[in-house]
Amino acid sequence: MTRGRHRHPLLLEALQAGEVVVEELAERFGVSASTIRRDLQQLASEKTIRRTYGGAVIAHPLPETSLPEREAQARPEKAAIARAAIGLLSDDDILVLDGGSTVATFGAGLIGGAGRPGRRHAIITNNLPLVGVLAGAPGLALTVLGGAVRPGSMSTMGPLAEASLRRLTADKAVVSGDGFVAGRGLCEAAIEQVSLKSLMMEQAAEVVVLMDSSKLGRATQGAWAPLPRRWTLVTDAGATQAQCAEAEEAGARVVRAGS
Amino acid sequence: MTRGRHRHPLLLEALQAGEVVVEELAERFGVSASTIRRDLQQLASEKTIRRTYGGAVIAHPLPETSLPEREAQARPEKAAIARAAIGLLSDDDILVLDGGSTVATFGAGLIGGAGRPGRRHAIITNNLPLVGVLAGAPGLALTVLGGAVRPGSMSTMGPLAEASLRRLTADKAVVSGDGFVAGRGLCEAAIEQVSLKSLMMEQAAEVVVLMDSSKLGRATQGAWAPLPRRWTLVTDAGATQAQCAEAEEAGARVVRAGS
DNA sequence: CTCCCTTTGCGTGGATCGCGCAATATGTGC
DNA sequence: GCACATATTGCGCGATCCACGCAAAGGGAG
Repeated sequence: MTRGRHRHPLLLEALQAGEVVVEELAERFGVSASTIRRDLQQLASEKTIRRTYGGAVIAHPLPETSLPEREAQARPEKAAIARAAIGLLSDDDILVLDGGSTVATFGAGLIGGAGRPGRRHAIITNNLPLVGVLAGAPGLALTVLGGAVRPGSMSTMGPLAEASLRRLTADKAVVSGDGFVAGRGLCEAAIEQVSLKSLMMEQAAEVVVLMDSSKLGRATQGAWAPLPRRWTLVTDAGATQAQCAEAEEAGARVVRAGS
Repeated sequence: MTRGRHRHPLLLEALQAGEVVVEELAERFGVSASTIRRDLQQLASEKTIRRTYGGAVIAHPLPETSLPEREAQARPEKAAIARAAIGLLSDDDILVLDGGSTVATFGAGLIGGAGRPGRRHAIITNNLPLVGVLAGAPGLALTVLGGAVRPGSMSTMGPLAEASLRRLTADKAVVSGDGFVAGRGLCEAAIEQVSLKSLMMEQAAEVVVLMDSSKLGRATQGAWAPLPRRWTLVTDAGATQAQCAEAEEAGARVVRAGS
């Protein structure tokens, strides 16, 4: 049995999933409902959680894990990855850009013909925050993929997005993912994301995957997007030799940013 | 005594301040605790609020600036027009929303089931600033029309947007324009805008035009979008009798906000 | 005016909460 | 090892709150 305050962190972990009821918690931790109630009472007094009738929820539901927050979070690695990926581009490339903050950081680096002036990229993306950044930038023709808005990631997806994308092709697809495993590909939370991401890779002549080293070799989600025979992985200097070897085995040309 | 659902918006207003208890609400509205409980039960089933022991709190604490702030920020005429237009909606309407700041003000007013909770609007729009405002709002299903981004107005248009829209229909189209002249319709700067706007009106069962009185009877641009046989004009109290008569002559039902 | 629907208030049964008390487990000093 | 102080836990009790059913009052349509 978990005793005393040692139970509080576990309690919070259980609360992350959403609302939980007292009885369920009591059974899971092998204690009485009174004890759970006392724990919740204390956490509620600290404004950590909020009691409901028969249960409790997180008081501050990780305030939207907002995109600015995410960008500030792993900024150095992502910025290095973005810079390295921009170096892979050719002039006048037509690019299709995936959702996610890593790709958004990359896209923001394209402003002002970054690196070499005279570039005239065409951008096709479902990355809504990126649209606000790139709109009106000189030398960039911006096309948005329509569809249903997924609030958490601020990207579009669904049949409408795929139907639009089928009418377009690109020189390079720049995508990210929640994880990567050789033989499976990229993993995502939802099948809709995978479907659109796969189509992006199909419609582009080359595929560039931006992924920091913490995600390599990890299967954090259950929906998988297979990778093409040849692709390019841009990751950070923290990638281990084994991680790079796994990617190369899966057909990747590996670029380690900042190394 | 405030009767029926007319109490829900006031209830939400009271909830904005934080947590409130049932007894307090019952006393404030002059009804029994049972009635308050029923109201809260309904709002909770719509995920608008969350019940606590003896009270309730807002479920999604408006991550953006609050609605009154936005309305105060917008020009008074636009805010009044937006409020009046929201009053024209039915529950569960599917809405297609045009670009432009007037329509964006209207759209922002839909947050939190403004007016009457329980609404479950589906929103189809090419209005990119509005997407950032509405994303994740409870009770709203958001679909973006893809296409080329027009930086000046932050809206999408072009063949991709029209092809997407052809697959969708709506109960009401809410559009704006740079000007209006009876017999011609709405005028815009570019033919691409007109093309998409016309399609929006064709795909919707009803057409609502939001336009402040300064634009009525003025031909400021050269591209024209014809209006359907019957439509609704929502304008501000500054509209003259002649302006309203011109609109009615063109088949409009005229709503003057704030009059 | 009548009929029908909605909304409201109240009572009842069930569930939850908070608190006090006693028993047990944990930690500490000698 | 032993005794004592403290913390944690389980249980019972009264009080509060919630959900449901029922009857009455208010509005709208024909």
